[in-house]
This record gives sequence, C-alpha cells and structure tokens, in this order.
Amino acid sequence: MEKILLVDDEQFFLDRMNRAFIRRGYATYIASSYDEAMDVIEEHQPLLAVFDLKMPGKSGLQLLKDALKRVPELSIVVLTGYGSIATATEAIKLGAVSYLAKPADVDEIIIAFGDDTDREPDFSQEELLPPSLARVEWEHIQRVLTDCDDNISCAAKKLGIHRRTLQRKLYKYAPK
Amino acid sequence: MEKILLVDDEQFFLDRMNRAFIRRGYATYIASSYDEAMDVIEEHQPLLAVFDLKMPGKSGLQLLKDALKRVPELSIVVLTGYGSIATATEAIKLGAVSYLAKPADVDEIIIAFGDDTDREPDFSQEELLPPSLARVEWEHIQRVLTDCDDNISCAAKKLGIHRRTLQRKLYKYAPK
DNA sequence: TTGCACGTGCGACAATATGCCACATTGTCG
DNA sequence: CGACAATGTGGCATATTGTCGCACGTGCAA
Repeated sequence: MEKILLVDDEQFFLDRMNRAFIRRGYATYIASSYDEAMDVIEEHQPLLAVFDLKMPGKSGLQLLKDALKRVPELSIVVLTGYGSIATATEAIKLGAVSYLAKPADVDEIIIAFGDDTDREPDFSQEELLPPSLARVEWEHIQRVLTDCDDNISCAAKKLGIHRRTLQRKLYKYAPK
Repeated sequence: MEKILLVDDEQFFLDRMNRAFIRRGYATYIASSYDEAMDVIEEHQPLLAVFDLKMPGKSGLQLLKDALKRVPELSIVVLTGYGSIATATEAIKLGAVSYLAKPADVDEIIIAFGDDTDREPDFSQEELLPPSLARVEWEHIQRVLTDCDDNISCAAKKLGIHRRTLQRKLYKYAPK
C-alpha cells in the first residue's frame, strides 16, 4: 500500500482529497502546515506527496524544497488555486513532478505522478490555439491575487479595477 | 564575448532580438528552424540559447531536447507566443532554464539566464508592479491579432469575444 | 474596555460595455 | 460579372462595471 502525504491548509479540500485517495487504496497522511508536513515526512517517509502551494506561514515552495532535501526520492505534485507560469516553473525547477491547478481531480493527480521526467514528452502543437481573453484575464487575476496574499482590495488596486468588480469576478468563476 | 543562439521562425522578432543582443555585446547566431539551429550548435557550440516554442516543422520542445542532448551545458530560455502552464512545465522538465511569454524584453531574457537551477530561489513576494488588467488584455489582443495577420474576425473568434466588441476595443485604445 | 483603521461581503443604482442583429461597403478571386 | 470574406456602422436588449453605502469581523493601540 503506497504511502501518500497530502498537504493543504484548507480543511475542506484536504478532507476531500483524503477520502478520494483512501478510496483508491492509498495509505494517506494529511497535514495542513509546513511543520505538520515535515513531521509526517520524518516519521513515515512517504514516496508520494501532494502540496498546496499557497499556505499560511512558509510557502509550499519552501516545503517542496525542504521535503526533497530530506527525502530526495519523494515524488511531489504541486497544487495551486490558480496557475501561474512563474510559480509553475519555480516548482518544477525545485523538483516537483507536476503542477496542477485546482480544482484538480484526484485521478489527474495520480496520472501526474506518472509524469516522470524521463518519459517521452508530448510535442504536439497545442500552442496553436491562443487562450481566450477571458482565460488570460482570469490567470492574471489569480497571479496578482497571489502577489497580494489574497487581499482583494490590494489586488483590485493593482489590477486597475474596482474592488467590487473583482469580488464579482471571483464569485462568478469561483470553484463551486 | 559570449556566444548566444537565437531561434525564431518570425524574421521580425529574430532581427529585433539579434540587434538587441549584439548591442549588449553578445556574439549572436541566428536560426529560424530546427535544422538551422542544430547546425549552429554543432558548429559553434554556444552556451546560451533562446528558442521560440512555436515553429513550423519540429517543435521548439524537440529542439530543446535534442540541443541539450548534444550540448548538455547549454542554457536555454524558451519563448512562447502564448504562455501555457502545461508547456511551461514541459519545457522546464526537459531542461530549459526559464520560460517567458512574448513579447519578452531582452533584459528579461538575460535575467532569465541567471535563473540557474541551483540558485537560491526567493520565496518572498517578488515582482514589481503587476500590469493592470486592461494592459494584459490589450497585450494579449495584440498578440492574437498579429497571429491572425490583423484579421479582426479571426482574432475575435480565437479570443472568444464578439467581432463587434473587438472592433470597439481596438477603436477605443487605438484612436488613430 | 473603547476607538480606529482595514478588509470583506453584499445590496442598489446609474453608467458603460458587450452580444447580437441587420445592412452597406470594400477588396479579392475565378 | 457574381460569390465571398472582412469590415464599418447603427440600434437595442442584456451584462458588466463603477460607485455609492452599510454591516461585520479583526487587529491594534490608547
């Protein structure tokens, strides 16, 4: 039975992931902070881990780095509420196996663990279709929101839009 | 004088990059296809390279992979017309040093070369001022519009907005 | 404790923006 | 010439946004 460590500061997502992995026959360990996660790694030495990038206190990137230092053979999938290219490249460089945007299906995560660095990558030209305007807008909003530590007022200011408008956009496209 | 290989299938961008790097004192080699690029690598063995991801024929990812196989110490920055997280992680996994979305300033590219994998990543809230939403929207519109050869109907379709709306946006922000 | 500064969520309303229609114009191609 | 695609335009219903206001919670200092 494979041991897997799940780290997310949001209890709801953590529970949901936990149940899903248990149902699929994994031995799960959960943590909702950097310290808890490191404790689990020390004690149980899992080979699989799912980290949420945005956490209070030390960032998921820091956890990623330290966890790999402790257990170099650990396969880590990074989750993030909003994908940004900058953090994605950062996470991969630090040694994450894959990087997924929430809400990520558990099966997607499991597939991502199979994304070994030495597999044959897919060279198909998906670049040919530009993303929709709505998509780039959404991604940029998420990027700035992270920069502002999820402070809506601050993000709205930096984005040059009204706070109320940002609220509505977030509500509208929020994961339900 | 550092040798740098610039690869882009669009002549305009290639020339612009070329001039910019020459002005900064680099010894540049340019190529606009997979084959030309590999020839340069064989002959001159540069240690720096900038690849456009979207190219006719073999993809920039394939070039990235083969170039690194030939010259493992090559530092490669990947450029892309439309940034996507999937291709970004792919490129980084294949060994690119960094991944930037066009239009990328040459200084940004040079900074990206400094993003060595073993450097100490900054976990602080980096970044200067994020661009406004309107700015991001405008830049993306321009990118897609260029891609569509200034065909408004085509660009509107790709952007997921109405043609009339695109017209109005263009009129509004380019009143000349 | 009180007061204050922020940040948030949300309601209401007016000002804009957008989607979508129809129609006229232009340029290209065969 | 006709067929076609792209554009520019006006009108209008709907959607989105800006701008108020107000209540609530939190942290902090007097």
